[in-house]
Amino acid sequence: MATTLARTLKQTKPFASREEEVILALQHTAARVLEPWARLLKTRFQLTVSQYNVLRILRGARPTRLACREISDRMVARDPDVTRLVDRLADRGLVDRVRDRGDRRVVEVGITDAGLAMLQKLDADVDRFPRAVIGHIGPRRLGQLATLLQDVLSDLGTFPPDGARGGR
Amino acid sequence: MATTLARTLKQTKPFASREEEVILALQHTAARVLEPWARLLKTRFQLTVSQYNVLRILRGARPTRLACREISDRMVARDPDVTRLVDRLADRGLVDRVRDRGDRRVVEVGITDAGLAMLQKLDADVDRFPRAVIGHIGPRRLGQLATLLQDVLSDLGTFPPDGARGGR
DNA sequence: TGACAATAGTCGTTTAAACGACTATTGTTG
DNA sequence: CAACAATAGTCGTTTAAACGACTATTGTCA
Repeated sequence: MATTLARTLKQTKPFASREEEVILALQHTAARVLEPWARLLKTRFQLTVSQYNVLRILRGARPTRLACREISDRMVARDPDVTRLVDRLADRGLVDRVRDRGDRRVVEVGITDAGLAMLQKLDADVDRFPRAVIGHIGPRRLGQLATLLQDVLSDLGTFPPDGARGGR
Repeated sequence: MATTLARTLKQTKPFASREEEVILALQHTAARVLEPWARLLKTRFQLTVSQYNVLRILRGARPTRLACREISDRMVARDPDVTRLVDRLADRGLVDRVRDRGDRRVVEVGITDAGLAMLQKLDADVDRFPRAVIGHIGPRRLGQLATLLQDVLSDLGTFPPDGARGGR
């Protein structure tokens, strides 16, 4: 029944709806899972999760450079100010920027060798971390979870509802 | 299949492991789901999600007051500085604080009538929001998701693995 | 009892996130 | 081509989060 998480949170009342319970659980789980990962990135390389994700995105796009807008589109948590985020990475020499010749409005961002080297040092952890944290539940439920999350993500509703439906 | 989210993220390479895929999906889904909710809280009441959650916690505990530490324990995302968080709520008259007589170290925090009134104005949205955003997937998968998230949460691994306990 | 450790919370300071106004460049159209 | 809209990114400013050192109180035990 719905009371399991409720008890974890020491709430007296159960949830108003199953949907609310799931959203709470989603927040809770994501936060708890991300916590040790954020700590690792911070202690080892003074990186925030967003900064790390941007580096991953840029490595994944190589050798193509990406415009700030393109980076923003691929981020997990949209950042309204990619400029500053990239600024900090550029100050540390992890990425570099070049004005596009064709369209001089856009700035193409690419990961540097220093950035690649830093990511490489993290790759071993990136490999071990997920298994250590959520490996317990086993491959079967892992697969189910992947599918379900995908379902939710691909058909997110809007709020407040504006008549339009489905993912964009 | 593992490539679906990969395509969403426009990554060229698939994930190193199923676990990594799930963690990414978890982040992604939680962020996307929380986005509109955070916006609503901000625009309507200048509240952050953490602040709202604390108010919910305090309402749920009524008529018992909670120590800062107890609040921290029940929060979804642990905040290392509950004092400041409560400060801002107290400045706006949404909560109040009282030194415990028995143990004069602790400060008991309670929600005020103004805080309750604000929560009440949000209750209708709290009720509609979850359904609007993730209602599409239907009760069956909703139940599965609740169970799976609960499983993950109740058996989270540690990272880096701490040789002191359990594993080694 | 007195020294010391543990606990609860506060506060100064650094850092990053959020919001909006702003510049520069390109696209569109009468 | 001039005027205007749309797009890409930058930057100033407000706000909150993160980290650590610090005070005050209570618990422990030789």
